[in-house]
Amino acid sequence: MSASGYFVPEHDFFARSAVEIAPLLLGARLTHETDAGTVVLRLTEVEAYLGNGSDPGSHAYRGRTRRNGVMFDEPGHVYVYFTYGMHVCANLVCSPPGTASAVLLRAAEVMEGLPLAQARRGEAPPRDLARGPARLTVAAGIRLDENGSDALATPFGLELAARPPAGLTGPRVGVSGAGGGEAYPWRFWIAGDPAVSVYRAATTRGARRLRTPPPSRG
DNA sequence: TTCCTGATTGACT
DNA sequence: GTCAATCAGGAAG
Repeated sequence: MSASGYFVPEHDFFARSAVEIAPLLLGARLTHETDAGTVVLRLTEVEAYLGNGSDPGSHAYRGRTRRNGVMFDEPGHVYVYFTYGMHVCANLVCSPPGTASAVLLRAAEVMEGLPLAQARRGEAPPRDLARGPARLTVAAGIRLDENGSDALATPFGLELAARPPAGLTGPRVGVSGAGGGEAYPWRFWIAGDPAVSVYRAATTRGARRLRTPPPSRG
């Protein structure tokens, strides 16, 4: 442990439940390096997703696919996925190989590399640049083709807070169906931190579609 | 093969 | 508050 109050974990650190690890990631420093420069984020909000078919909200619930394969591999690696046709989100893989649990990085504050993050995301205060899982990957410059990378090796880097800040828990954001709601209170965020995303309940396209009635012939 | 949904965001009313 | 954008995965036929 360094005098700065941060320490670099071993891969073994991640070989346990995502629910156990998620709160320990609050306040951690995540580094990502590209040709354009380096951005350092301070994690303010995460969500845990479990494997072994125990979590209906998890991508791994129905077993291994081409997309979620990294979740089933080595803990301490990065699972990056593409969603909604345009967004990229990043997770840290947890638990022993074959378990497929992970922690979604939902929000962070930009600590270093502010000009670079602003070049990617537009002018905004550091607290807003990475507030949201897809915003976070854009601000840090994390790309889909980095899926499966080691979170503890270049171009990534991770330093955990020796004393993680006080966190709160609640239902996961945007998770519909059985995996959502109070039954799975696996969202963790830093109490009172402005760089935490806004809670939105899950929405379904079907509900929207019903709002557009077919043309009447009356 | 077709159709629907989704661990989201930003623009618009 | 409401809704479109846009594509991969998964269920159903």
